Amino acid sequence: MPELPEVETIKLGLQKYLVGKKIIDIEVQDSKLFQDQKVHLKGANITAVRRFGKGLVIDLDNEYSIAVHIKLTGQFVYQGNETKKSSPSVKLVGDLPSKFTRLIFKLEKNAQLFFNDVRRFAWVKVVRTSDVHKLPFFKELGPEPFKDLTLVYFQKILKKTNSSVKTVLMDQKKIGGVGNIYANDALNLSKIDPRRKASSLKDSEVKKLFDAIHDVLKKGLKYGGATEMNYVNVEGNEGQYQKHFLVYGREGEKCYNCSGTIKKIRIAGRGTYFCPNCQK
DNA sequence: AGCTGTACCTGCAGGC
DNA sequence: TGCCTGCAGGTACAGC
Repeated sequence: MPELPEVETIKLGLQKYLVGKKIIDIEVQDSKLFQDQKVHLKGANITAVRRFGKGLVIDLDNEYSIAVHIKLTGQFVYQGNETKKSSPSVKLVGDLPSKFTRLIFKLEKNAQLFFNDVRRFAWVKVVRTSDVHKLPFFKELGPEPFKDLTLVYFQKILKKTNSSVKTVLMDQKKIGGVGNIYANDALNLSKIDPRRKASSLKDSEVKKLFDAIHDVLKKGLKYGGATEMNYVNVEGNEGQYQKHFLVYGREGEKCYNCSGTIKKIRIAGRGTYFCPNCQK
């Protein structure tokens, strides 16, 4: 769902439309999500948008930042003069604000940024920019692919972990940014059984998996993320990686690698798709 | 400390 | 038709 490629796609969209704009006001539709932190936002200019793992940070010019985790169903949708009138995905977004709109950022030049979240798992926190990395989620976030995740470190954490290899991939404290979809696909691409104990992987398998993680994330980025549930980009449009899933959501279908039949099981309470024929 | 299971929410698909 | 149940998966946290 929203994993590194999806959140990165959102980040790029927010950078494109928000940086340099002033926040005029915030309309709060859901006080559970956002209460009294408006005071630091009104009149502030947006200077940067950053991503750490699956978390987003919108920096302001007053030493404050807005930290956001969209969890499963959060959406940022921008509407302004630059965006075409066109059709944001009607099914997933609809007319805005919708009953799922939790916050509306009123920006200069009549632009608006809607934050929608069907399931209300997301969080939005206003903190001093210098304190962003004191928030537990960011503080404990492990190294992420394409940044500081090295093969040596990857090998080290796999070796010392007792749980399954898939669980390690999805543990944000160990590796930042990988979730269920890309974990499933990376394991298929590297032909490793997701149930394997992490510490049982041979060096050659660790290397294959390391490369596979980068390959599937890169592909996810290329297609603008995967729209499985509610994910849309800042223009309100769907990603396309769901059309290229290797195993995720493909129970009963053929493995592209060996033509075996993809099976679905549960690991640590999560849907897990793999090919028992070639993933050993 | 590290791991597992469950809660948090809500819409939706499937069964009857 | 419509109710009921289970499922979707990213944290956060309780408990072992």
